[in-house]
Amino acid sequence: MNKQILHLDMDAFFASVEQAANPKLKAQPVIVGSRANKKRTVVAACSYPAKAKGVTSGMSTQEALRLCPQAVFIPADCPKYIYTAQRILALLQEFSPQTEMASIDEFNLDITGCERIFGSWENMAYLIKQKIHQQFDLTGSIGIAPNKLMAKLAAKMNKPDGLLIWKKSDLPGVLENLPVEKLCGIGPKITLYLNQMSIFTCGQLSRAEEDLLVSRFGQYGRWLKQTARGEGQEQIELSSQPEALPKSVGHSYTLETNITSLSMLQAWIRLLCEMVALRLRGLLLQGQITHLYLRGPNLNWWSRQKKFSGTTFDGQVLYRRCLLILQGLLPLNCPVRALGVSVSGLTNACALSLFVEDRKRQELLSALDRINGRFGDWSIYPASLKRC
DNA sequence: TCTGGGGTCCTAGGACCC
DNA sequence: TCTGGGGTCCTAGGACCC
Repeated sequence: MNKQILHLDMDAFFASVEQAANPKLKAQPVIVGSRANKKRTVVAACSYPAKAKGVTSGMSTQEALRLCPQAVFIPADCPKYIYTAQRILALLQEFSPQTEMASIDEFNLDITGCERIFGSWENMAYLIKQKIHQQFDLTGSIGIAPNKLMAKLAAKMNKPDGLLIWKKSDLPGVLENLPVEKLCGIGPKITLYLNQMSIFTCGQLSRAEEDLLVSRFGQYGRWLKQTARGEGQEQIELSSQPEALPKSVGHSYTLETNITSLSMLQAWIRLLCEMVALRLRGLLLQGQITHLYLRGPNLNWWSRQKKFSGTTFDGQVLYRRCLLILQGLLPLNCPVRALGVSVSGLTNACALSLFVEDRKRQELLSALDRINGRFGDWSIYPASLKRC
């Protein structure tokens, strides 16, 4: 049986959640910033009145407020958005057990055969939209197509509060004149390369020589051609299944002013190491590969990573590893604008160490986490962090 | 003084082993 | 005496997503 996938893409999700929580913000231009400080921050989401003024996600907040000075600025409250997304997921699971949370504001449902229960896919989609509006005071756009990528495209092409249904036979007509950059997975760089090859539309991409695409883009070239023909993944990765281990856990931070002092840089690295380690312990994970990256005033990144012999979830150990890696990035030939620490090569954290010293350290970390968990993060922290 | 922060996946080149 | 080629691991970095 041919698969049919429903993709739900919530409209201006972060901004809409804020408006639902505070009705005074309804119909107002709302800009949700990635953090509280308006300096060196970008727009995480904005309401449709702000979009109408030219504000887009990813734009610097300063630029957004210049375009739309009357906008209400709200710092992002991620736990609130995650909580709402999980409740939406639970609602969708009542419609189809084959449900996947694709990102914080996107969901995929395998609705193959569901038209027999709901009368039609259209009826099912309207019922979902109605329930979401009733329960959350939110809207979303729905796309229905034979695979996830095409369903997502359909949802995106009819925003906000839209519904678009494509059968397999509709796809060639839809894709023929569609600009390649509209496909999820083709960003600005690839678009530029394709345009240089005189490929502008999905129709042209679908007819391009596969060998040529593979020689230019590697395996990704094959994917490009398949996608342009409307082929894509049908398999839903069930959100009710235990989640796979994340591949990496990290934190990065853009400084309010650039720094040149090595000791200040080390203090910031220490803080990030503690934050990463806290997350690792919260997720019951430990990691072997440490990754340190620095960003200069020209927004260029330098990064170094190293695989160490053992895994860790200890901020102090992580910091020592970062200092070793930092040696490879010295001397700094320009100020540092931002920095990041991440850990990969993750495995589940094992039970208490067999070694007494390690065990004492683990007990100390566990006590720190309990105190911070009870009184708020960073109620207690290493003295070296006072410099940040 | 426009440009955050969380990720994933892929590729290329060098080192090393057999 | 000279030295191929395949496989794997490690690392750096690019591109993309929300």
